[in-house]
Amino acid sequence: MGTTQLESVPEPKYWHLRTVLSEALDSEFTVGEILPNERDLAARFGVARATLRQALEQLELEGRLQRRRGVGTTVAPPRVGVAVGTEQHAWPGTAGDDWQPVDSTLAAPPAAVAGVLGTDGDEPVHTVRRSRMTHGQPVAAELLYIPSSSVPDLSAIDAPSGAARARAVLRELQRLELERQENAVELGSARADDAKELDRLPGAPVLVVTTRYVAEGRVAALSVATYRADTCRLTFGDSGGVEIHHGPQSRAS
Amino acid sequence: MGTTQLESVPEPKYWHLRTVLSEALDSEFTVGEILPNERDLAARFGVARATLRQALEQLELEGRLQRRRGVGTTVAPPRVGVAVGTEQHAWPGTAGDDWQPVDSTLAAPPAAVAGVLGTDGDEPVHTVRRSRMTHGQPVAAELLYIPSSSVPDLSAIDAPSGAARARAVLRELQRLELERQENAVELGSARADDAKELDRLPGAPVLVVTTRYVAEGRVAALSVATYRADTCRLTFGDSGGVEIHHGPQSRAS
DNA sequence: TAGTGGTCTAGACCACTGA
DNA sequence: CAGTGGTCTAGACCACTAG
Repeated sequence: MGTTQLESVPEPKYWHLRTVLSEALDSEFTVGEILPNERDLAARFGVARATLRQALEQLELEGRLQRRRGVGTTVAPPRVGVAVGTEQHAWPGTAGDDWQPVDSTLAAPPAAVAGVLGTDGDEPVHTVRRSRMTHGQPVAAELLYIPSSSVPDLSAIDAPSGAARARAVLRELQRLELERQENAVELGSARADDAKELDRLPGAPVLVVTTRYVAEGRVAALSVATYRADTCRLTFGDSGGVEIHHGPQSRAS
Repeated sequence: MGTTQLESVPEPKYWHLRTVLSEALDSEFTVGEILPNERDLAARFGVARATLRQALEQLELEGRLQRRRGVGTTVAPPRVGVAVGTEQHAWPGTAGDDWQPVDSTLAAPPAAVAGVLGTDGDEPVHTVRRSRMTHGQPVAAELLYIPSSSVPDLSAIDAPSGAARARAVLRELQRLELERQENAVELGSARADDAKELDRLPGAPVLVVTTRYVAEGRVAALSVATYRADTCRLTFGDSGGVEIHHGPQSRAS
């Protein structure tokens, strides 16, 4: 990466910088390589550190870079494809999924959740926390809301809380016959608890996947899963393919 | 919104500010209402404008605020749900979709696209530009790549380019029998051309939906659609529901 | 303890909008 | 034109990591 000068164009400096760095990443860096620190980079490009950081933030948002406080900035590997909404007619907790139950409680849900579930706002529902791992890295944190009416025979559980209780709730859920599931994806920022579980700072960009599990004509469970937006590509439907990765821009032509 | 003091907590100021503003939005503002300008807000909370802006950026990312240069900051309406990957076995351009053909050319695609299509990097493919409108607002910009082999009878077209040509390409595509489509969603930032079409600044966060259309055992078309992440909630599968909107936090309990 | 990225400040000027 | 958000600077200090 040379000490290229920034021309005076009507384009913002940070945006031009992003492009220059992006091309440098394609041609002169390999995955996992450590970039020079922000102060050096800023000096090399003749901009303030804040401006340089704006460019790095863009590239991090695009999944090209990974930054860790106290460590440095490294070139990120291509995003990992994670299947969402496959296993079309299977409940969460089905054998073979890569979700891991963490905890479970019985408490009144947020008002918005109660609205979707069609329960009274004060009525407690089972809340199961799960986390999803891929290649040893945490990629998603989930909150599953299950009204008591969906798991009527749960009264005789032995575990009062914790992962064991979570597994018990999921096991009970399987007894219902799932009709269909409805998914929605939107951009969000990680709340403190999710951020901790995803090994990110609060406010990190996440893809929020909301899933309504419908059984017996009503919403039997509601899942709100937050995926790390920097490292994940969510795949829907059939196979898990569609590998559009960055690379030298249109070498063709 | 009072002139609440920020306590000295180990929490970043901008994050705390985000929370305070978020709650104020829930309780004291209505959709479309204009917030005080950034300099006033910063003064009111006793922080630098840059810090206040960090908080506003978070809220904009979450779809709570809308900011326009020269105008001001307004309270954003709830995100609009847009169906993606429905019409399970239908080609793009099917009657009734809300996509609008803009242009079409025949040119060599980016290397990554050629890789997915399985064409030679130098082989030109049909590139159709479309834009999607909802409620009079642009929500997505799309580039559709269609190898000539998918539309073999297109030689005798009358329109050399433009929307008419785009429609002709899409019409020809319908003759193939679609087997399935594969979708992937990831976070990206709008390139200059997409940003213009989406009425946003370059670098704005977008949800990139990549769709592989499979027919006759091979990829017959590839779509790369960028949706405005601030205003859109993408829905997959069956109905277009799942309305989890913000609101006064857990009034329940 | 030295070095990293993360936060924060107090300015300045620019680009755009609408009256 | 005045007022808005967008960009940029040159500093400072903090939180975290690793040797």
